[in-house]
Amino acid sequence: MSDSTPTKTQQALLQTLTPVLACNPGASLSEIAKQAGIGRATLYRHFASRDALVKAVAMDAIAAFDQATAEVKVQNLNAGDALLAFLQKVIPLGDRFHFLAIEPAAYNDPEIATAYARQLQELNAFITTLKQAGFIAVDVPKAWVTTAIDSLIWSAWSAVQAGDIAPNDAAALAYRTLIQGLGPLKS
Amino acid sequence: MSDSTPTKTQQALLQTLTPVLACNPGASLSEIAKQAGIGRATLYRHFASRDALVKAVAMDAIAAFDQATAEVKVQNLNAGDALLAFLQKVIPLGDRFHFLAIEPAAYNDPEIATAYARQLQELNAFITTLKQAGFIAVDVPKAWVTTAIDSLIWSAWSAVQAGDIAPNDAAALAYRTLIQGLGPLKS
DNA sequence: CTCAAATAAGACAAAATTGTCTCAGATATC
DNA sequence: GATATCTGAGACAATTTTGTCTTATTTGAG
Repeated sequence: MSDSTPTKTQQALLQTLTPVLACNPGASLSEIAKQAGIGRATLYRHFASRDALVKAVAMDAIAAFDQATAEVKVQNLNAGDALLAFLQKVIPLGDRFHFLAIEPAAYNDPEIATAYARQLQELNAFITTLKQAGFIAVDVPKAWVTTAIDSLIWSAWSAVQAGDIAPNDAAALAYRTLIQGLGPLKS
Repeated sequence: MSDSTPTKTQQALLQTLTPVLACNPGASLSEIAKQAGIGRATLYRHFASRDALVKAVAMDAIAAFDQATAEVKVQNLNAGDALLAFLQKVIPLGDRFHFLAIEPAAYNDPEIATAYARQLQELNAFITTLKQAGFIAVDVPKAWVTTAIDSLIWSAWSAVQAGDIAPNDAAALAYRTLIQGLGPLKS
């Protein structure tokens, strides 16, 4: 078990801290603590440094993504249903993945970069399954499918957060955009 | 004419500085200057402060977007062709709009917020046109179309930048995802 | 109610960054 | 070649942020 496994208190803190950091990654620790409603000293009690906090938030995002993926896998759904179920689970985590993408301290960390690359590889394998099952056209570059999924997750999260679309509609809209948009061409 | 109209030298500097800032918005001015290949003193000679630089980059992004929009409009294309032409022009600017979205110093500035809201309104009007012309289904919330366009522009830019897709394919893939994905449902 | 554990405000030092200024060198113009 | 203008390195001061520590207060468990 890695020493980076968060304690129960760290876990609880991450719940509050993640949205604050995701919303304004450049904020000072004073500002972050204030918006999270805790003391700066408490931050230092549980996280050795700002970098340690950023890494914990990033690793937590990765764990949440893995959890969501595992929960979909055990359902043994067909590829299309699996995509919809996957979107339903990861869209509420949309801000965390965006944070992973834009925070240099996160994507430059070797442990996080390795985990992120693994997740990307798993997503690529899943896209292969979607193509083989005919949900995604074979002529669409896999790189495009990957980046479209990532960005539509962020879109959906943002729109829900802004109150522009209902939480229940988010996954369906993203699913429709992807499957209908990148499915086999129809004449 | 606003006093924020950039000088010729500022314009040239923005060309170099924009990608650097967009790539790492939290970098120090020392780091930014170094990566842009200029001196920190030169930055201060042309921009009064870090905030002034950030605002100049943001206003430049807005001007570039307005320019792209104007160039599409004069072509008097039908709604579908206009969307494709628009994507072709704005995808190369993808990092700038992303910067606008994630940089608090940018979106908290009233002048930039006003300009951005105007652009969003224009995009909304364009989406209405797309719906009326049957390119986008009327049942799709306008908010979803807007956010999908924004995020797919960023996706396309990222994928081109990473060398994952060819620059020529980017707009077509984004167009296909949007129009086929959000067009009227087919049975 | 008592006591142990946790928290947070604030003080402090160190480090990092911003902003100002000078001046030698580079560049552009005539 | 001379001169004006621009640039960038570096020094310096001010400000901000990080990280450490102490202590009073709060919270939670028994």
